[in-house]
Amino acid sequence: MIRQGRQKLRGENFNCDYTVLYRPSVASTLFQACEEEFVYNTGDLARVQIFGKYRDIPRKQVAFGDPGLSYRFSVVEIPARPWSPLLRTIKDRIQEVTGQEFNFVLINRYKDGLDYIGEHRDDEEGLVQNASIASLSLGQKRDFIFKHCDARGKYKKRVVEPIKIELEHGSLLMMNYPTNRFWFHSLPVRRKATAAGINMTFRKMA
DNA sequence: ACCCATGCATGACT
DNA sequence: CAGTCATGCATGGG
Repeated sequence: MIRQGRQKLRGENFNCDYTVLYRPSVASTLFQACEEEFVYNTGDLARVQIFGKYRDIPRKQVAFGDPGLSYRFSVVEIPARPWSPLLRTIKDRIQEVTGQEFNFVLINRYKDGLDYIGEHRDDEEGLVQNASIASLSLGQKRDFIFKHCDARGKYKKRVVEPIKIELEHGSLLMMNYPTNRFWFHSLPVRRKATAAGINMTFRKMA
């Protein structure tokens, strides 16, 4: 498990950079502002269709971005809301630090350790293929797990060790090309995590 | 991008 | 200490 403050993480088709972007006092201020500002999607926008059934996702979600952008998964189209001053501030900081531009952010809120996201790749259409995804975490720290696509499922092609990272309050994880093509990631249930956490993934859409 | 049943792993207890 | 049991968590199939 990666727990240190600053890491270049490299592996087979794996390239991520982890750093603490905001010190705890600043991160807490941002977290509080997010809690006051964000209104999360409900109803059809908070459901997915899997094996023919509609389910509520086990977390809250909302997206912001440049005008006209939207984000589709399952059968649901999530429209981007316009950038707020708070989000522009955060986006500007991340762009400054990384030297990359983003035009969309998907925000997930996990109310406690029972909220989660299952294994997936960020491989929707519309994402610029080789652009990095910037993942900012605020609030409750959570484990984040990468699994190689060849090492999943009942009939694994081969053994590849998973890569586990603890996403701290105020941390930034850069997921660089081609990580997302070869590795699935998830934020698994952690019963001992009792507080809420927010994760923002800044992306570049075509 | 989920849920559920199942089974393995871990740890408390005695 | 080792066996039993309860719980947590990963896994695979729908």
